[in-house]
Amino acid sequence: MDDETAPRRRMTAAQRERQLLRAAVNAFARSGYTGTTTDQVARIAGVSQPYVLRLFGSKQALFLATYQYAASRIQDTFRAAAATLPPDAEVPDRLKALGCAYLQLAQDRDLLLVLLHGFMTAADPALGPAMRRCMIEIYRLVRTLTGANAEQTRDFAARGMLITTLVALRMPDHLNEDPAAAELVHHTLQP
Amino acid sequence: MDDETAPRRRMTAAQRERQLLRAAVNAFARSGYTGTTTDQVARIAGVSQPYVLRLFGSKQALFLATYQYAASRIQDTFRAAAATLPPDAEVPDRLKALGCAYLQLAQDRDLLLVLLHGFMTAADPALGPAMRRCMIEIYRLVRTLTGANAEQTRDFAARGMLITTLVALRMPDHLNEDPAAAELVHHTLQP
DNA sequence: AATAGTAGTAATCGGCTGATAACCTGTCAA
DNA sequence: TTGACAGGTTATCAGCCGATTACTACTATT
Repeated sequence: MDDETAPRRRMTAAQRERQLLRAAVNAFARSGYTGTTTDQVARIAGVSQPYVLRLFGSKQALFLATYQYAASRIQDTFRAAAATLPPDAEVPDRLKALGCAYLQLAQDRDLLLVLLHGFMTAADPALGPAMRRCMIEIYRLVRTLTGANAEQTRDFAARGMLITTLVALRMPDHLNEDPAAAELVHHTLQP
Repeated sequence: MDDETAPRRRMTAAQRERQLLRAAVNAFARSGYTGTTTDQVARIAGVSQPYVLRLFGSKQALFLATYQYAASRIQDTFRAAAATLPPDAEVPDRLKALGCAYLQLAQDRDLLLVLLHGFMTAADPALGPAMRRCMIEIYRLVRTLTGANAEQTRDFAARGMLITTLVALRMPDHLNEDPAAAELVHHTLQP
């Protein structure tokens, strides 16, 4: 699973960092914070393990950067979806547009899972505040972009967390295991 | 955080297993599967690390047993809540009763977090099927106990996942950090 | 009292993992 | 061409962690 396009060339540090962030999203999404090694991230990007630590300082800092990268991409997606709407669109239509955008994100799987894995580290005092801040930031962004009230936004967030959970469970890939699974997935990953 | 009441006595294997499961719920809830060591679990219960492995076979088997123990306790809670209702209770009232029961579970924090940490391991082929089966089992139980249709049960599950997420984020303990946090928590951890 | 089985520990180990240090190498300005 | 800096690597380590082995100690039956 090599991310590189050109055959192993030198890059600027900034380019390499972005490439490593993409690699880290993939790795952390699969195995979480403690379950992922810096060497796994390095191999995906095609660099040596010590270089990853040199660029980011520590595994914790790498995870934090990865998490914030993922959060930014999700926020960008919401903003882009809101931008396609006419200025006089109603709240329900706005919520629906953002919901569809989130469902498309769910097909990548990695971005959402990095976020959720981040949430699971909130017991760590060094990570918790950043995780909470991010969740709240997204909540506020949705409210701002849609004009929804607290209840509507809460329901939107709830649906979002269920989608994320089903993605984490790989439920869409195992619909045949149980009819109830197909039912739940069908009613959740739809308009 | 010692679980033992009597001053270090011998127990039957069955007693010790139950005690270790409670200890494991606490440990895994905090740090997840890969982030928790078998030694941490052993220390909480006041036994040696090799003994934990002898009783459960492997760390993976311990986690699986812990996960299923937590899932059973959650199912028991739902069943108990449904049992308090009059036989002719309406679907919305039934859903509300189960929702309140889940909110009370959320005060323990550990049971819900073990479940969520379990979901995050679903990428592992050895664990994924069990995790999916459990989620579906709870979904089906809620539907059976309440008589709700697919949409209602989906909304119940969605709300449940948001509650679980906020608990994972330790959001109720940090309401002062942001007014939006207080707003979201208030609207989510209420009737 | 002997014996047998069950509860539990001490000692140890191989492999992994994050981190550090020291060194190499491509590129570009003067 | 010669620096000199930025982009990398190799080598290495200390500590941890799951697992195994071999041993000890309590308890109950006969």
